[in-house]
Amino acid sequence: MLQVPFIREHKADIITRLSKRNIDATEMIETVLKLDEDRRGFQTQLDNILAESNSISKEIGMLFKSGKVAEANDLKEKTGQLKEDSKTLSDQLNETTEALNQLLYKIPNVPNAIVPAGNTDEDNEEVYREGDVPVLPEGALPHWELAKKYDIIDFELGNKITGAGFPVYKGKGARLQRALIAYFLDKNTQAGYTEYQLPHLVNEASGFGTGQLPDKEGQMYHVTEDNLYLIPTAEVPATNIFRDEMLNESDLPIALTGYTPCFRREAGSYGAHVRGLNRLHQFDKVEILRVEHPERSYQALDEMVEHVKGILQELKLPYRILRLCGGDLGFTSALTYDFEVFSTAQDRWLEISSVSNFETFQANRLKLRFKNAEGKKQLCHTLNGSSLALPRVLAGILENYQTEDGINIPEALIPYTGFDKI
RNA sequence: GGAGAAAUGGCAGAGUGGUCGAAUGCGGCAGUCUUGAAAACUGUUGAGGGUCACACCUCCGGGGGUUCGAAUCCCUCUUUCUCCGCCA
Repeated sequence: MLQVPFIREHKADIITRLSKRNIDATEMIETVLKLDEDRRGFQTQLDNILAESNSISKEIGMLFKSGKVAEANDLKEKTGQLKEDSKTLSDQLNETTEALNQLLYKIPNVPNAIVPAGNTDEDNEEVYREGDVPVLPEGALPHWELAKKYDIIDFELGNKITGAGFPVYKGKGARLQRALIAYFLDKNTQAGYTEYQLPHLVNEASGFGTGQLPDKEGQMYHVTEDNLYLIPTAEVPATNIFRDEMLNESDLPIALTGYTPCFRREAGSYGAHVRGLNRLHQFDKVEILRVEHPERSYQALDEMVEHVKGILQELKLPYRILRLCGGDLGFTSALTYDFEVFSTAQDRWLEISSVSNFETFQANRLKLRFKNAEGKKQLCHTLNGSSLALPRVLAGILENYQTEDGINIPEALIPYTGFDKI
């Protein structure tokens, strides 16, 4: 969420930049400022009343001590009205604060100046493209056909055990999954990211900390018995490591990586777009996350983009990088780069990574701060990205590396798979 | 799952109704001493709101209550520890 003082000082600029998301925030911003003013007014009044009753209480204590019981009892009478007033005011204060917060939760992050205007993914700006699209043999198959042909992923079995969107990986398919996870984690730790193993279920406070709650509750599987949620991405447990933390400037930057399965309910879409591995309820992902000094965060974003590029180049997959337009930008992000790998057999691009700078948007909600050189408290910047999401990378490998007599394994992965062909 | 104990500042740990935002120790920071460092000594050191700055308000695991007044009493939730049971 945005910080109120920031809104107060940059009102016009914020409205202009939010318009890139195709929203007119004028009214929301004005209401925020009004509610904040009310809030402070109630707070001041309440403080004054509390100050008065505190001093009366002290006086009563003194009178009792010196044996002046009658005078003390007289004073007690006076507190009745104060109590009533403070009750009324604290109710008003709570209501106003609540209304203010509810509104703040609804305002998305302010896009960075270089975010292109636009409504849909059509308007995203391609900033980079690399890798040759292979010329596939006659009769090249989409990955779900390949999965069946070589018996490495069984979608029907997943249906039987759980339901649609929970594939079962078998034999070399399972091994390839494991190889990819190990390979990604190795690449990340070599680049300085500390490896973490994180919980796959999180509590309400964590869901709230990263913004899945209260609004996007439906995206997560909810274990009602214990009021826990299955994570939709490692971002949730990883970012919540830092909830309510006060770091030292020397702790920054922090870089970590973790592999987790991800669980998404995402109802809605049907057909070719959700076919095979394209969209699942459970999938594997290796995530990278950074906590940065505000002055360094965009440099960090570039480093993360370069890092993901390096992995895709080593896997020799054709990919492109998009700078997301305002309309496609995630709620919490100020600037996002999406990586897409080309699915030759499907003749379409598949998103495999999304790298974002959230600036202080998450940190404000999380209360993630550091003490700067002058000893002042300042919000950190947070960033994260996938490196990488497994199913679509797998789809890309299967489709782009298929030959008439089997699927080749990218050279970089062979030490991890122990075989070079499926 | 059953029985019991506990939750206080960066950490350890006092505090059972008023002058307690909280003793003391450790740690941190600044200074004295020293060629420098260590030791010793002196001072300083929680968070949030509010103010030009003060004042002032809130916070002793979370929530609610009793009282003129709560870290302290009551209810409730959560977490941790010990013992028993179960278990990879």
